[in-house]
Amino acid sequence: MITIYDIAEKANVSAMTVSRVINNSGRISEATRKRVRKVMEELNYIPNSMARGLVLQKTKLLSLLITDITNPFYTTIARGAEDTAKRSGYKLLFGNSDEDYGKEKDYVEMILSTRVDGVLFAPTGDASLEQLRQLQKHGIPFVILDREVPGIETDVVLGDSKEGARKLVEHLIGLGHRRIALVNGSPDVSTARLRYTGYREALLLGGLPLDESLVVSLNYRQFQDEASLQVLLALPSPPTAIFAANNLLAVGIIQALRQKGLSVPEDVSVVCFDDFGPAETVNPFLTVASQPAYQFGALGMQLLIERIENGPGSESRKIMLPSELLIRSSTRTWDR
Amino acid sequence: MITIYDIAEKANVSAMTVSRVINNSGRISEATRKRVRKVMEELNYIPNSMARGLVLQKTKLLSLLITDITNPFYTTIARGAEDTAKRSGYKLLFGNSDEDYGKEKDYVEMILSTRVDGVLFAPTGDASLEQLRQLQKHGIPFVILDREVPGIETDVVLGDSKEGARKLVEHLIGLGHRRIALVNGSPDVSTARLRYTGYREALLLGGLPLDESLVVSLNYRQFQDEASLQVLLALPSPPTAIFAANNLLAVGIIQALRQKGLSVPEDVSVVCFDDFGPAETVNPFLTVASQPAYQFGALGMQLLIERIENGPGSESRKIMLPSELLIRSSTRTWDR
DNA sequence: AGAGCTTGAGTTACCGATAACACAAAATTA
DNA sequence: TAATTTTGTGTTATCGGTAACTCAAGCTCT
Repeated sequence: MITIYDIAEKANVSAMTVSRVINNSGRISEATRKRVRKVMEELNYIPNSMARGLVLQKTKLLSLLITDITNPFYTTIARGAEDTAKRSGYKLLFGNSDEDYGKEKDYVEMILSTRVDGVLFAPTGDASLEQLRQLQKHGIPFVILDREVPGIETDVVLGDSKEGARKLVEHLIGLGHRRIALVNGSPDVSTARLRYTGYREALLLGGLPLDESLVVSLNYRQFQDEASLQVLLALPSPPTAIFAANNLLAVGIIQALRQKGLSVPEDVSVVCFDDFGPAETVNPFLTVASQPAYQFGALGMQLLIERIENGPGSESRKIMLPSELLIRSSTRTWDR
Repeated sequence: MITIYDIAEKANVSAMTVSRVINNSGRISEATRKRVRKVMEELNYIPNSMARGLVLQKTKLLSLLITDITNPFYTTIARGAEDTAKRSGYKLLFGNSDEDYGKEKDYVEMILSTRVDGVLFAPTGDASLEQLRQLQKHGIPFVILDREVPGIETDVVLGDSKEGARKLVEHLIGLGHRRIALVNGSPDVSTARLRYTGYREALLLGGLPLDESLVVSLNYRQFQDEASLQVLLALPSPPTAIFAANNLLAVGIIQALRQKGLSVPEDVSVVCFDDFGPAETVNPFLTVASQPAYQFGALGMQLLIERIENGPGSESRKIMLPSELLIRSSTRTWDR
């Protein structure tokens, strides 16, 4: 591996002079600067960021941790975060926790040992508190994305889950549905709690009773639990509409419904949070509350960079972004 | 920041002893081991991977570079690669080149300066050769994914583009289409060339003439260039079917067609390479040649790890995975 | 012309970890 | 019991960079 010492020797200067050329620091005569530059090119020199990070105690590396890399919502966040980081001269490491607390923990350990300058963190749930405390203990700035974690003070970028949920459920009520089920994420996740609240409020406003037997809590990551759907459908008076707390749950639900010979929206209407990627624009089907994912990433990253560059002690900001109701064809009127 | 020296002092041993405890190397009495462990816990110690990497000259870090993080094909690859890396005790850094040669170059520079142990590389095109040479020059093992790069000897995991293209076009011919357009990626990309070859072969086998005015070359990343579609549609005898070389191109094409008041598949049939994510399973629409993306990632990662651990000098392997024709509703018979 | 300042370098120490070597004390062997 | 081996631990040098200090030579100024 080529080091500054190799360059130094070949250019007949000291290592320090090479370092100065690399960093444009100190005073160097134009002649030596040129000479050193030429040798660097010739030898194809690339600085060792470990050595540099070790002495400088910073890396110009940021980390983005998302909970599901196959979910378009999060990949769009990634795009926003990356564009913004790049603009400020930071490189970005992506991490994927797969909604798995264990993987999240592993990833945080890697972050810590890599000594990144900051983390944009989409938590798996309230239990992520421990990870965030860990970051705090080690003095690494972070900004939280998408889900609030009680007990932590820092910048947060959130969607308005309650409002979005209310819009979705009101839409269903407006179509004449009276039995609306909620297939929710885990109550350990703030968005799931708020979506439940929004659901309840909408029912209340619509003069409908809250029937807890219509509410199921699963995991955002995937809908593996067909049994829970079975429970809903086996009810004496089964739901005519289902509000899925996120896009992947909706996918699972629709597939399970079809396996049971029910079709959407003829037999059951389905709505959910978060849009799909390009696929959905081609053949729009699901009625969703779409959140501005790119903005999540871009704003979050901006807050993070400010937080890093202004040093500690800045007060916490909380940004809440609205979601947009996109009515498509997975919902229809119910008048039976 | 807590270092082994802090631990050493508090545990009344030398730094070296702490290092031995961390790495389970050398001989340590059970008593000191326990004492050191306890202090490490108390002080919440996390090893500094930069310092360690500097002396060990390896990082247990691998890098995955994909060309589009919002394309489900690549995120599924990421999932496969990550699962496999994890199983061998490697951490994975994701990078996203956005089909942009400049970003790819930046990313390779970061990789080089981070001194990762290996790279799983989905090239943007033939020009990536320079990047790969760079990796080679610095002795970093890599495996190429999805697209061949002429001039480089290493392991490659590819889809069978020619065969897939032929299946898609044969399907269209079978439906009665005679004027089939190809909206391709850049000829700088191996898959685009092979898909063109497959297209040509299918036409030949089907007894249809090859009309170069029906072939357009764009960029895989996105379909911004509506003018090219305009050219196709303005032909004296416009195409009745379009073969898009990848999923994102297909999305753009369909949107553009609709804006012109044409519907799919009534007026034009559309097929493409690569499936969409979960969204497509809910409301299947596009007829595609689906590639086993998870396998791409998993196999590629496996080859990479073998390559790293067996040292240099192993001969190059080339794995070609078949694609599967999924006939859905974006295609229909043509008998006018 | 001598004092003081600039300029363009070089020296040394250190960041946090580990390899290689060294060595006293304890255990084993002859 | 003396010689040898094993065990447990410490010392020193090093990885590739950079900060802080040093210093000779050339300039500027009175």
